Amino acid sequence: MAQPRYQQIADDIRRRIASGVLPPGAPLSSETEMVVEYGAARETIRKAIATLRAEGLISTAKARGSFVRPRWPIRRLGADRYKVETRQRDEQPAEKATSFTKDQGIDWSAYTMDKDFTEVPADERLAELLQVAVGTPLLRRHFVFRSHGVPQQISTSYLLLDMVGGTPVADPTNEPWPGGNIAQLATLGITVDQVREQVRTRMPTLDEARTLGIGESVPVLTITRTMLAAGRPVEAAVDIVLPGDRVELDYVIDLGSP
Amino acid sequence: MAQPRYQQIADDIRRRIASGVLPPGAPLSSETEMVVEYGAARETIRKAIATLRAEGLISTAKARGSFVRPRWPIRRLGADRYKVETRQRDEQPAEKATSFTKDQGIDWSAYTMDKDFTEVPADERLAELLQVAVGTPLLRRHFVFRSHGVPQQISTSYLLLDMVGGTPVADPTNEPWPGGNIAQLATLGITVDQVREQVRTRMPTLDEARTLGIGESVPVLTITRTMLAAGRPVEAAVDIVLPGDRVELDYVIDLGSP
DNA sequence: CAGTGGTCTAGACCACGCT
DNA sequence: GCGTGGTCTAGACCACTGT
Repeated sequence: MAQPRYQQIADDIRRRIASGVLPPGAPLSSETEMVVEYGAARETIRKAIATLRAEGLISTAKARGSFVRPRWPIRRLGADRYKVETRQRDEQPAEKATSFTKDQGIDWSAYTMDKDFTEVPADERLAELLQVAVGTPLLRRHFVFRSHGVPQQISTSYLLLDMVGGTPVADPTNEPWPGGNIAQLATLGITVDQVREQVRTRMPTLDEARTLGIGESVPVLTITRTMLAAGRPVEAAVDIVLPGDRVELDYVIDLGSP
Repeated sequence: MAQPRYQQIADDIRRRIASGVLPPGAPLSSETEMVVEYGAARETIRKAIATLRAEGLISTAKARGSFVRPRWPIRRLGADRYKVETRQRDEQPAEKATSFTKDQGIDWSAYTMDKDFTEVPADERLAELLQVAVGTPLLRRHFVFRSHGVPQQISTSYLLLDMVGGTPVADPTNEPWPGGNIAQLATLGITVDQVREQVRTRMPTLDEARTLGIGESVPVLTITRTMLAAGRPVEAAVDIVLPGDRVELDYVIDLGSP
């Protein structure tokens, strides 16, 4: 036994998916059919299927069957997406909006959001990110971005209540706001000049998987984002959650000796 | 059956790991022991164990037993890791090396690598990244970086053979090279002034999971990196694979209006 | 109601590590 | 040689989906 039987079977199915014999969305043979096709016990077949599911190649549905997982087009979040936000404010009509939307050839009007604005005190982590005392009142804004009904991003953003309380920024009905956070802060006279992003990956929670419309075996990218104005943190987004099968983050690092 | 038996068993073991009853490195009961302890069939026990292994909580060793996996600290790959590489070349002793290593408080001497240097013609993707014709001869360098024996990174880097053929850079015995790629290219008179990173996430292949020592359901971060000198691509790394449970990527985006 | 994937059992043989 | 985890089999019952 050079290779376990279940891996040979998984390899065979993987090959047929890669070659297009089994296109996205196509049903696999049922387990009982595979028992005959491969001449193996059902549990052996199931182990092969489990391998492929863990890789995210297929999904299984109770009482319905196993299917090749559809592949989504990649959405690129460009390194310049924030720069465009600032430039657009001065030079371009608002409808053109940010590269966040431009990348997909759509504008903000195609976006729908779930919004949830609340006031919360800063916990330890937020206090450190925003460089304020624990307990400082914050405006917590929770968003689910959708484009043409397809969920694209979950994010939870925090702003200093001192800074935005009573302003249009704190009014949920103004969302979605063309130009995003940076444009919003600009209306308050705050010029964001630096954005820091800390990128990690993990498996989604059950809720996140449902909200983003991804399988439980599709990882997510998470970003902790801090916006700085004159070296001072003015906004923190602790858990921007992006579906890992549809997103690519694009960064450019300039090394010109300063 | 509110919850499957194997999940109850997995939960029980998970709880004992979380609470410290089973500390990192501790052996679990053997499967045959668990059959008695939990009063379940061995395959049911094995499914519980498989769940925990996939989560990266435990590791199993043939003929030795199952053990609680030690947890590794998060390694931060800073936004300035490339800048440090260039600065270090001029101002610091080579032993201090890059922030890639500095972040962990270790130096290059703690690194061991698997190296594999070959010559390959550019395929379509590489040709586009490096802006050369398809078929252009490239030097392909495959690395597995380890720090104190712990796998940290798999990468495959491509350089123009025209540029590096016959130089010390093309000699595997010179690896690991303090200061990394940028220092290497500097010795050839090439000054890298821009680095582009495209970040994605996906599930690891079985091979990658084994090489990186992560569970099969621990996602990986992948980076496609391009190094540019005077606007021209000089190096491309198509698939830098990082273990998602112990890496954070840190980027800073400057918005100073140019 | 027939067919599906999900769970579970009680066996079996194997390669491998330890002592 | 004994105990370990890895693989595999041939059954069984269940909850659920589709028609």
